[in-house]
Amino acid sequence: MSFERAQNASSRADQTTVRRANLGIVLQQIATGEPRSRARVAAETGLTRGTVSSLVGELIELDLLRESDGDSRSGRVGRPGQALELADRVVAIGLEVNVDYLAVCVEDLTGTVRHEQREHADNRGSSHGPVLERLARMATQALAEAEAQGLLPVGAVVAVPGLVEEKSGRLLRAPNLGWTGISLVDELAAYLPDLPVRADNEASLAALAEHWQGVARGVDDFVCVFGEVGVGGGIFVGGKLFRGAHGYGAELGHLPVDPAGPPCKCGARGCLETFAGQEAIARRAGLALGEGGARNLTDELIRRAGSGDEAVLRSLSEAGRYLGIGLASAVNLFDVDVVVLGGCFGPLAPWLLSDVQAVLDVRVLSTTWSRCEVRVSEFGEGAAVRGAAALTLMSVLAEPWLVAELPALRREGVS
Amino acid sequence: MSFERAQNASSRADQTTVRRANLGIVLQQIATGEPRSRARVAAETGLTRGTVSSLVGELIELDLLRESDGDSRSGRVGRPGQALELADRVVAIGLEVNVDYLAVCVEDLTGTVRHEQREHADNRGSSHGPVLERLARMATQALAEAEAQGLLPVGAVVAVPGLVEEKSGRLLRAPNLGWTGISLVDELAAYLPDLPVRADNEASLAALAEHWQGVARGVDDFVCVFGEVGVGGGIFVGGKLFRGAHGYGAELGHLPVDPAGPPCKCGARGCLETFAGQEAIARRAGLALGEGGARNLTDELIRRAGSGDEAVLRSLSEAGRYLGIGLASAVNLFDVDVVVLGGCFGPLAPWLLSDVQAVLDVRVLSTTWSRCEVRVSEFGEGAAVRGAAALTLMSVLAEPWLVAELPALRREGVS
DNA sequence: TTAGTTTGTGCGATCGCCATACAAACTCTC
DNA sequence: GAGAGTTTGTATGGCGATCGCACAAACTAA
Repeated sequence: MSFERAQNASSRADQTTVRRANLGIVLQQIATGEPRSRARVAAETGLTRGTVSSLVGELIELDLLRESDGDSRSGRVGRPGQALELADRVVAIGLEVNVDYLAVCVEDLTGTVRHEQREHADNRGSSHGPVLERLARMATQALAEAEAQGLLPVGAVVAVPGLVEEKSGRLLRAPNLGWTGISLVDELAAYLPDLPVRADNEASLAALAEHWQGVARGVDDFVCVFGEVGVGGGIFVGGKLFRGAHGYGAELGHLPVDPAGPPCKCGARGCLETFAGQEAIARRAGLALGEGGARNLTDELIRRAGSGDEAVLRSLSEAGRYLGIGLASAVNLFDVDVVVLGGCFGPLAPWLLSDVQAVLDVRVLSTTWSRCEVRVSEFGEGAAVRGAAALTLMSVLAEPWLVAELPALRREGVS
Repeated sequence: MSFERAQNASSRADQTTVRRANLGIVLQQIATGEPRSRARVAAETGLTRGTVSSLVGELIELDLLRESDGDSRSGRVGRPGQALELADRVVAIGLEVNVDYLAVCVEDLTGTVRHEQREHADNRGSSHGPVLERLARMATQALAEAEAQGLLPVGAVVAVPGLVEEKSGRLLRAPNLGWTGISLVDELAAYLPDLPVRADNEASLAALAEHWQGVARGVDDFVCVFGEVGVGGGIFVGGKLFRGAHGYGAELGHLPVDPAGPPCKCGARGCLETFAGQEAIARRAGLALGEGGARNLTDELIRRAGSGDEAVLRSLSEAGRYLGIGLASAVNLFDVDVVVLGGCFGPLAPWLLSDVQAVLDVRVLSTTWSRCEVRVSEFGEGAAVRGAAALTLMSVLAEPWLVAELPALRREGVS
C-alpha cells in the first residue's frame, strides 16, 4: 500500500510536504557519488547546515543513512566533516515470474545483492495458483534469511512478462504464461504479511535495473529492448521510467516495422516481434522450435552463429536491421540518445550490433549533431529481478518518509 | 526569462514553495469547470477555508481571479458563497512564423481571443531578419491595442516549423523556411522590451491548443499529427506536453512506416512524411507542385478529391493507411487513446479518416479493451498561434507567482 | 421571529526553514 | 609548540505558512 508515487495529481502542499521533499533531496544527494559531509550537502542543495543536520538526523533514525566509520582525514584545512553514506540495513525484495524460471533477490540501498535465488520451472501454461505459491515460498525464505541478518525489508515488487494495471496490481494478460486477469499483487501479498507488494512489467523493470546498476547508470534518457520469447521494451525519460498514459506503454514488440511483413499473433502484420523475437529469429533461420525453453534456444542460436551457420547469421542480421527500424521510431519520438540491448539480445549482440547501429545512424534525426549510442546489457536473465528490487529502492531514495509509515512489524527490532 | 517550468530538477523546498504550490492548485481548481466559492475550493483541495481565503486574496491582487458580480442565489441553505472566476485582464501573446504567413493573437486567461491578425507572406527562403521584424511589428501593434484596453500582457511565445532548443530559444533548423541556427528568442525579445519571450515547435503548440480549447479539451493523453508541407507531431501525456529528452521529441514525420519506401530528404527511406505530407500526397497523385503555397495545394487536393479524381483519392487513402501505421507506433509507445488529425489533415479528413481508423483498429494493442479514437481538429491553420498563447496561459495557471515577478512595467498601471 | 446552516475572516498554535552565534576539530605559520 | 585561521556541526530566535477553532455575517426553513 505504501510506495505510491506522490505528487502526480498535485495535491495541496504543507509544511510536511517541505520536510518530505527535503528528506528526499538530501538522501538522493548523498546516494550519488562519494560520501559527503553535512556541510557539503548543504552547499550542494542550498539548504542550511542546520537544516541538513536535522534532516540527516531523521534519515539516520530511519536506517537510511549512517556516518562512515573510516577516518576522514581530508588534508584540507578546517574541521573535517563526518562523511555520510547510505546504510545497508534497508533492503528490498525483487521477485520474478517468467516462462521458464522463478527468481527472487534481496538488495540493499547501496545496490549490493544480499541474497539471490533462481529456480527452473516450466510455467508456460501452468495454473497461476501453485506458481505464485512457490514464488511466495521463495520470498518467505529470503525474508527469513534477511531478518536473521538484521536487515529491514521495506517492500517487494514482482516482475511479470505481461501487462500490469499499475494501481490495482492486477495482471491483465501475460500471453507467454497464458495468464489473464490475475490479482497478482493481492495473491502474493496474502503470503507476505506486512510487506508492501507491487507488480510491474518485466521489461520496464529490466530497464530500471540498467539505470540503477547496469550499462545505463547515470543516463537519464534511454530506450531498452529486451529479446525474450517476444520483444519487450522499457523507456527512461528524464530519469524516470516512462509508463505511458495507463501504464501499458513502451511496447516496442508490436511496433510496425514492415507493413507487408508476416502476420503477428497480435492481429497485425510486420510487428517488430515477428522479425526480432527469439523465436522469430530461430524460425526465420529454419530452426525447429524445440521443447528446451528459452535459454536453450538462445544458446543454440549463439552456437550456430559462432560456427558460421549462414541461415542463422542472415536471420540475425535481418533482426538487427528491423530492431534498428523499430528503435529508430522510439528514439525519434522520445528523443533519447542511448539504446540498450538486453535479454537474449545481450549474448546475441555480436551478430546484431552493427546492423542495429547502421540503421540508427541513418534513421535517427538527431544523428546530425550527436550519434545515438547502442549499449549492450551486462545482466544475463537477471535484469528484471534486479529491477524489481531497484524499484522499491529508488522509491525509498525519492520518498524516504514512506519507510517511517511501514507496518509496525518492520520497526520492532529498532525502537 | 520568467516562465521556466520549475521543479524539474527537484530543488530544495521552502515555505515559499508551499505557498507557490498552493497558489497554483487553487487557481487551477477555479479554472476548471464552473465558478466556485472559497469554501468549495477549500473542500475540494483539502486546504482550510482560511488558507484558501488568503491564497485567493493574493490571486485577486495579481489580477488572476475576480469575484463574479452575478447574483449567487444558489437556493441552498446557509450563507451563499462569493463565486470566484478567472479574471480576463491577464493576456498572452501568441506569434507564428510559417512558410506562407505570419500570425499573432492575444488571448486572455479565460480562453477568449481578444485580438487576432494574420498576414500572408512568402517566407520560404526569405532571410530571417526582415521576417522577424515584420512579425515584431505585428506583435507591437497587438501589444499597444491590448494595453489600450487595459489588458496586462504577461508573455509571448512564437511558434515555428522547426526544432527549437528549449532553454536558449535558438531555432536549430527549420527546413521549410530554410533557416538554421537563429537566435529566435533573443532577436524577437529585442523588439519586445519587458515581455518574456519563448519559442517552440508549431506542432507541439498546436497540440497544446487542442488540449486548451480544441477537440482534445479535457483529454490528458493524446497524440496529434499535423499535415503541413511535411508532417509534424505533438504529444500530450499526463496532461503535459511531451517534449522528449532534449525537447526535440514527438517527430512523427520521420517515423519509418515502410522500410522499402521512397527516399526522404532526411536521408532515410519510407518516412511517414514521404507518404502523408501535403506535398507527398500531391506528388503521389501526380499533381504538379505549383507555386501557390501550402493553402492552395490543400484546396486543390480537396477540390479534386471532391470531384472524384481517382489518383488523388488513391493517394489520400494510402496516406491514411500510412498515417495509421505511424500513429500506431506512437499510440502503442505512449499508450494514449485519442488521436487528433490537424493541419491539412483536418479539411482532408473525410478522405483519410476511415483508413486511419481501420489501421489503428488492427495495430493498436489496447484496442482489445478500448478503441483508439480519432478526432479531427476544428482549428484551421490557427492552431499553432492559439497554442503559442496557450503555453503562456497554462504556465500562469500552473505557476501564478511568476506573474508577480514580471518586469516593473507590467505592474505600473495597477499599484 | 427564531433556529439551523453555510461562508468568510481573525487569532493563536505548530511546524519547518533561515540566519546567527558558538564550540569543536583540524591545518598552517611562526 | 602555540596561536591564527578555517571549516564543521549544533543550538537558538525569528519568520512564514498552514491548521484548528471561534465568531460574525448571510441566507433558508419553519
